[in-house]
Amino acid sequence: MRRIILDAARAIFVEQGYESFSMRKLAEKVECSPGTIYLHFEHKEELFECLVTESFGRLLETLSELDNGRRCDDPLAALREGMLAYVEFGLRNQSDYRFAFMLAPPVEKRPYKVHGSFDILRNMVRRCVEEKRFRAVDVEITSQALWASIHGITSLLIQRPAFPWAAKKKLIAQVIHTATASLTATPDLAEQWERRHANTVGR
Amino acid sequence: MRRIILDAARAIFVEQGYESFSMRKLAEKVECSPGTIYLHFEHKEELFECLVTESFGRLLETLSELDNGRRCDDPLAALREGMLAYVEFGLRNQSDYRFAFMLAPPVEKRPYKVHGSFDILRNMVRRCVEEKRFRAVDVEITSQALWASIHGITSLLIQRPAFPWAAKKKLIAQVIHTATASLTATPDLAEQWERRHANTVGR
Amino acid sequence: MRRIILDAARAIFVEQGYESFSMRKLAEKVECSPGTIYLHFEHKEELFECLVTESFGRLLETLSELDNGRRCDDPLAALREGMLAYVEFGLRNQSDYRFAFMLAPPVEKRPYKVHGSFDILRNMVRRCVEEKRFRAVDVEITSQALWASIHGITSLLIQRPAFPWAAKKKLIAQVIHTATASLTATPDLAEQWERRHANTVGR
Amino acid sequence: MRRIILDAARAIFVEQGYESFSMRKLAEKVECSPGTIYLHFEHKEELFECLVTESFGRLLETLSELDNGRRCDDPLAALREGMLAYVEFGLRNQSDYRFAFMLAPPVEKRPYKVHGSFDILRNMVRRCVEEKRFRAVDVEITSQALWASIHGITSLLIQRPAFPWAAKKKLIAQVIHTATASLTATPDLAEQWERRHANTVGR
DNA sequence: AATGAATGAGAGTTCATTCAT
DNA sequence: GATGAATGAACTCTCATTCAT
Repeated sequence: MRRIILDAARAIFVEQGYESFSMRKLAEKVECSPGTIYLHFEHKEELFECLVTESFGRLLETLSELDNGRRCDDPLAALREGMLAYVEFGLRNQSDYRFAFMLAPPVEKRPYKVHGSFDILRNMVRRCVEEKRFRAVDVEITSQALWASIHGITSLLIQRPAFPWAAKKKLIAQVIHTATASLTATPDLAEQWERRHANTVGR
Repeated sequence: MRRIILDAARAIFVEQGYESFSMRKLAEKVECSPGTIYLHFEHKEELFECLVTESFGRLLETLSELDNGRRCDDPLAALREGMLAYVEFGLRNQSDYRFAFMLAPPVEKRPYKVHGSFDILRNMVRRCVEEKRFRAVDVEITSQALWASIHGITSLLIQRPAFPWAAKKKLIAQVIHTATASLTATPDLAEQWERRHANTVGR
Repeated sequence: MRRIILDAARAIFVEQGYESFSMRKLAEKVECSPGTIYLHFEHKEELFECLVTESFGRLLETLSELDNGRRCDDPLAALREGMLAYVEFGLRNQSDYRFAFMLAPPVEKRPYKVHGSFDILRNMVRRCVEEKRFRAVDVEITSQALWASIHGITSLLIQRPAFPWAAKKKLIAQVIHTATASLTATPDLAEQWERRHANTVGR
Repeated sequence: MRRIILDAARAIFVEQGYESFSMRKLAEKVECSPGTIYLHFEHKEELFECLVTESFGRLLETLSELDNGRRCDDPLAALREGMLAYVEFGLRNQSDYRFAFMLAPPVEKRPYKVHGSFDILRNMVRRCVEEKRFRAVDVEITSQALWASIHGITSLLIQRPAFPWAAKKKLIAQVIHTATASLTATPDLAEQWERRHANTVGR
């Protein structure tokens, strides 16, 4: 019911862009009358919000699974994996990512629940600091800066598929690496740490 | 003529948002009949393209001034200043930036001339490598990665004004710094360089 | 069942106005499905007709109580009280009155049973003539004229609540008085009558 | 342009009732596209208001012509003629009268310019008092009461054409007469006045 | 170079009503 | 006796666009 409509809606948004989405087209795609949609969603907006929430939810789920699975590892490695997962999620679920972060809601009504996903990122950063893998950086600013980096590469890759991108994997890896590299404790320490845990880290 | 129309269009976008732009409203703002606009632009789309091109042009101008002027001859400083200029341009001319990089072209019709601005960025990166301020990194990948970072922070700040951002200046600075810091030649060298040019750098 | 629906319908009319009534809203108010209503009423129209009939019924009841009760045996006083009751009924039950007399039936389908109420009015007038409280006026015309007066004040007060009406009670009283005053037998007689019955009239 | 639309609109309102009027039907009747109407009227409401204003205007015109033409006559005769003119206007221009006084505006937004016409009525009443044709009655209340009477008969005749009305002319005359008769100065005086002016009064 | 009137399609939304369950 | 899901037509209104003048 709702499911079918939501999926069709998402498809239209993806295929035709936010602009040219219309309840009418949706109804046509679902093969029902326009009125029917209004049995399940009050407005266009509610429908849209549903999709956004859903997309945030999926990202959050992906990230928190990762977060839970990895509790004991090197926090820096965990962070980097988290960032990678974020980018990969975005590229694999472009419609979700678009909904969550790239579709300009006419006016940003409420501060969307970016927070969930962002909280995970911040926790990862905090652990890096607490466990001395990072210098004593400002956790909040650092988290936001890291978010910016991975959002940047994700959104550009999604939005400019025709741009002559370098090898995407390398590119993503480099973004993640450089964004975090300079935050680490003195190289010696970092390397020591790495050496020390070399056998533990599963990667 | 065209000028007036374009400016009015841009103003509408800024004031009322992209969504609620319409040729009718544009005509009203210009104080002419809707038909008149069609004497100067074939479609709505042509008008849009004009705006986008213009936006790219402005950004390009800003950046190349910076590049040509070589206001500082440390290439790394130049790069960082360029990145900062990019972000600031985006924040100051949000409608331009939206047009250039954030509005999803339903199908990316022609690979917009992102290239101009990007070329300058790449030049700056290349200089950093040539003049040994950077390690021997891959210029292309590095440039793209840097672009990702600054696009990330720019677009997020534009699109999520309600998010509880940390001090914006610091945040931007941190993004730029961390994105470039780990690319520098061995710290010793970098510091030497800096010390050596300490009196030259005008800033 | 029907009762509940009818009451809810009436309530909606009173609260939201005739225009914005809809079967859907009715169903919502009754807390049943729209379909349910159709078990009790064939169409919207049937429902309306029910309401109208009911309204007439209530008015009729009010008036005939007054007529039968003959609470005062001066027929003129009875008439005036009847007229007052009519106006007051209209003002108290505006939705009923609207239904009964003010909603333009697109085509006046059946000559609504205005007759009931009007008959009572005519009876009252006839008694006034028979008992010499009125001159030998034409009963039919007079009744209709009186009806016009009280309908006039009732409907205006309902429909133009924003008009700067004088003290409503006085106004109504004046309408009723002047409409009947000039019909009375020679003033002397009238006054005599009044004097004679002064102690009888309970009011 | 506007004229054509307004006329068509009025026709629809009259033929099909207020309820079932729609911009679509209007466009169809005018043989133009729905959009065209919006070139001339902003909303449905504006159109409606135009019609109402127009109707008030016509009534006012009719009444004030009468008022101007008669300045020197017996003020009571003038008043009665004015009232008659009012009723006749209503019956002859039923659509105007409906618009002006009987169509329930969804919510009575502003106190419609009933005032114009009402002012004339009040002036007539005042003159009756000033020139001793009426007893020293309250001008405001009296005017309102008289308005009620003539509105009553007018609206009933319009809205209940199927009712078995008595001879309409007589009925109207009786309403007007009885509504004013009891307000006159002592019969003797009134008769004297009439006798005195017998030759002047053109009726 | 410019306009004003027009258009036809389409927007979001609500309606009275039906009918299998 | 009642429901919930559905429908198709209708609603008001806005749009990009055209074209005779």
